[in-house]
Amino acid sequence: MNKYQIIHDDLVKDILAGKYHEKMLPSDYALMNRYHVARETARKAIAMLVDEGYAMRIKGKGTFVIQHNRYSFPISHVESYRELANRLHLKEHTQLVAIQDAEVPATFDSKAETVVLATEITRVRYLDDEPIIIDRDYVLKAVIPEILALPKSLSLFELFEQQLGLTISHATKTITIEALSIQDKQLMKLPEAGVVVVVRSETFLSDGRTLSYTESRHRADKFKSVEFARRH
Amino acid sequence: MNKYQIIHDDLVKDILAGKYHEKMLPSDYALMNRYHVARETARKAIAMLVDEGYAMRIKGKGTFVIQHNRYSFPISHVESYRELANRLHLKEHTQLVAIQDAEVPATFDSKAETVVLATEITRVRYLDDEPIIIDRDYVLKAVIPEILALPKSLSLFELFEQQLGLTISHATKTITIEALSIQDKQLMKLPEAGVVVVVRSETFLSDGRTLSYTESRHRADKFKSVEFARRH
DNA sequence: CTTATCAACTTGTCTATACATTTCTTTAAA
DNA sequence: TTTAAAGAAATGTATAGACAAGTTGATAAG
Repeated sequence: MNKYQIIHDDLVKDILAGKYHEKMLPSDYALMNRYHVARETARKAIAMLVDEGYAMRIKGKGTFVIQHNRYSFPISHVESYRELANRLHLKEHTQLVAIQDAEVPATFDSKAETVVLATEITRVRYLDDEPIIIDRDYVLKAVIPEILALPKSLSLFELFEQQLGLTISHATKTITIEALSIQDKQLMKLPEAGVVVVVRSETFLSDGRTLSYTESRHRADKFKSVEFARRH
Repeated sequence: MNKYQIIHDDLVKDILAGKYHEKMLPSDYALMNRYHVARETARKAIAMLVDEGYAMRIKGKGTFVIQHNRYSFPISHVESYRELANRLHLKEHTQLVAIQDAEVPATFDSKAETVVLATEITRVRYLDDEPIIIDRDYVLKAVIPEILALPKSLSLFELFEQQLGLTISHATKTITIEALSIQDKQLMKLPEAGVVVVVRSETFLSDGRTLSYTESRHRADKFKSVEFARRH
């Protein structure tokens, strides 16, 4: 592993363990001595912390930990449902509703003139035995011609990355509020009319190709998104 | 201005102008020659682009522009309503509903044992003459003892930064869906029952103090959030 | 014609150094 | 006692160079 990555990971571990609660993080020079690295290497590690929202640097003063309430539902990085449930220690299970070939609906900002072929996977996500989320993935056949089996212990992302050697780079997400569809009511066992929170995303590979489109329909009363934002 | 900042701004301008549409951005060495700077300086400029989601670097290949649809409602950085409306060229105006002293409600994750005194500012935001957002700011009296006048041409953020010399560092945001309150119906002229999208945020200064809490209540049918997320 | 190798170009990591700027404390002068 | 200057410590910016590693295309060998 890289030197700055090691330093970064050490610091994150200590931050999460509360070692720097309300205190200053080691200065550039302190890290230089502790790890016997050049200053730029130490700075790179700290720059990552700042980037992730763990820390804040103030010129002339030092580097300080930013206290987070990281218990809620963060959506500001690419993370799958399963990874998320795992991290928050929620009891989760998934019900496969359907898996079939389909075209990507025009709902996904498609400037595409031609139809895009994909494998459509519809799943219902349960948290604490309540149906909370309907996930519908469109995995492009241009990238993954066929999905042989849905893994029990891996998320789709992890499957693609670990088994198929693909590298996921980034995603764009939009959040809107829409009226409940008939299928929403059925799958989430909601009797009355109402709304769902729809998170639509497009996931990209490192080579720029689109890997998949996903539509996540969340029960509105269970939805909470948390994010961290920096000024400028 | 810094060298890497200049290079960065030049590149952003060119990207937005479409000069690198589907093409490779200048390599490290190309920027070195063009601007007569060291490689690390050029890399810093590009690192900023990557950080902002403008570009993607692939080892051995080059740096590539990420195509964005940046027309929607981005919430992934600290930006005020007015700055936003301006950027998207929307016709906007604001109606001041009330400004008074108040305590910060417990809704804002307050682990605070004592009451926190603040100036409460309630405003209704109109886009294209429709009331879309109710903003309620709680500006802490510990930081700003008194708000003398609400500026017509500046946002609250800009006022604090430019007039009072404060530096805003970051914010945390949560998005939830809640039932319409009576005041929601009145101020947004909504006759029926329904839901609003509530964005609650806490804004921090560079010295770590909390500057303000804000509750933004958005008309659900007009709400759209767009964000960019990177994997790992 | 096919294959293997090499060279050129790219990004990634790391070092060592220099000077600027901000903050805070200590010391010395008035 | 108050004020001013000096110094130490921290982050910010910038340079020059080195080597590693991935990608691509040209070239040479078979």
